Amino acid sequence: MILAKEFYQRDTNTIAKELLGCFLVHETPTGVIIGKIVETESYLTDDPACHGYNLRLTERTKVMFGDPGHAYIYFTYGMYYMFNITTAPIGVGEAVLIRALEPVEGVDIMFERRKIPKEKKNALKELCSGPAKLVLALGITSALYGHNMTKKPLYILSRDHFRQTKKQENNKTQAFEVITTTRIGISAGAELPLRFYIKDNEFISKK
DNA sequence: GACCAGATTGTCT
DNA sequence: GACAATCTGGTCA
Repeated sequence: MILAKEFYQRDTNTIAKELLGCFLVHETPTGVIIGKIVETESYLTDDPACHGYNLRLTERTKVMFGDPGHAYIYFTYGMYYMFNITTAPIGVGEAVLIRALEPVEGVDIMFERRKIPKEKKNALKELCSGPAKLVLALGITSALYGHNMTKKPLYILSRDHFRQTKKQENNKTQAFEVITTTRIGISAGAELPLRFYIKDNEFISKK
């Protein structure tokens, strides 16, 4: 089932942790693409690395201060987009950054979008092992800025969504340990333990 | 495997 | 005018 609005109306760190193992779905004209979330980061309102820090309300950050459960997509380094989901009540600028996915469905489309030859060693692991990569692989663009994450074409399915349809082997991947550590690629607030990922998962961006 | 520079543009000071 | 929640491809070992 699609995660409801209520899911996002809670503590940001709780949401970041519970998003691990859930499925990010993008229904595109060329096909449905699904990836399991294996790595996230929290960005809090009292955190200097957060764009919503110190009530910095601008054209770019305004969705962060709006309703929770919406897509906050923004551009950085001159060529990459990052995909976040807003959390916290109206007026509080917090979000969860999706850092890595494990490809589940629409893998062919991902390869095409990322322009990686399938024969390449570890090609599957490279598809979504980083925030900029997964945005490319899923075909997410700035057009989805502010999109409501409880609605099509972009939404998130609960952890148990595939439990009944897939085989027993999935049981192995359902139980997992969450590792908490420091974030990546930032200078301010770099020491805060706000990054979460699934232990021993091969698809995270970095060990 | 580890380290480093380059790409390239929106956003804020 | 400086910087950025990154990735890739290069070098050197």
